[in-house]
Amino acid sequence: MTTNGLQHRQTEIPEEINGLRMTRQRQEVYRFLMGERTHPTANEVFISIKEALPHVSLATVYNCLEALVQHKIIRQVNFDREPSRYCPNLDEHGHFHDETTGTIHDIKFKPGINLTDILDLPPNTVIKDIEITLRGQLA
Amino acid sequence: MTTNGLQHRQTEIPEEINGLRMTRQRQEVYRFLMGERTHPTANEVFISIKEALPHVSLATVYNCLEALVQHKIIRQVNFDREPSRYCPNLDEHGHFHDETTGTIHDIKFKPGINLTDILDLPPNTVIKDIEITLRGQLA
DNA sequence: ATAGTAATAAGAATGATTCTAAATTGACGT
DNA sequence: ACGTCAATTTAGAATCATTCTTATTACTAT
Repeated sequence: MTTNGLQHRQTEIPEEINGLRMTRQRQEVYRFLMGERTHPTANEVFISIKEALPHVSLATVYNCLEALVQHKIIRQVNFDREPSRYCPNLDEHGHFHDETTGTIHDIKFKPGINLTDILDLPPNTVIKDIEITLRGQLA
Repeated sequence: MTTNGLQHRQTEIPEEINGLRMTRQRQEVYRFLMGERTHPTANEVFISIKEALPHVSLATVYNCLEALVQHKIIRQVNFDREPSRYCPNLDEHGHFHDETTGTIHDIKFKPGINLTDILDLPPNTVIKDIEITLRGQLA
């Protein structure tokens, strides 16, 4: 007895975000990332959304993640050359990689801090993206 | 007419740095990085030192780079998931990746700035390493 | 010199990601 | 509803930086 053609699941996701059409696959990828704050890898996303979409392929997960990143709906986070991780937090922030547990924590900047203020940039530099990653341990 | 068993080339490199025995291969890798400020990849190092060591293998270049990084003689720099690059500048600094030319510039911090001062870190955090990477264009 | 350890070489293996080609889906005008 | 065209998805192959394996070579200390 659905009242419309859309199946309504846990979270409603609009048909379009930032100009990107939210297909069923993109919705599942995005929904999972919104609920998971652990910065999952593409493979972890894949395994998880297979519950809802048993026929989804890993290539599609990569496609979806790339589309979501390109449209600034999520962020891609890289630690050294480990598999990329994905993050739905769009606020400007860094990432702390706790070596003992392997967990990743979002790191906010203290209020009033502007990253470009403290960097000695060459003149006429247009910054498109900043990434700050920290590695260490939570003693 | 060598006065000792060591061949003396362009730059003298000590037999040991930070507890790492500087083999011929490690010397060549290190010497090249010291002269090149372009943040070369392992493959670029490989191609270049082949002039001095025609029989060197790529695996050895990787081994040398890893040893040098581990002993804090050079730094490894990663941009997204591109091939790792290597940097002999040990001062705390970030990297700016100019998208138009593909070049990488070291970015110093303005004097008196302490990175951990501006980050809202969880209590009892021991930071082992910080990496700051910027992407954009030199207009 | 000899033994033991570390480093190197060559090539195979790994693994995250991207590519390719075919099939499916969706949007839109009729 | 129907057809058309573009976008998306799928499955599997391909890519490519890096790591691993094994044999050989080079050092170090006895």
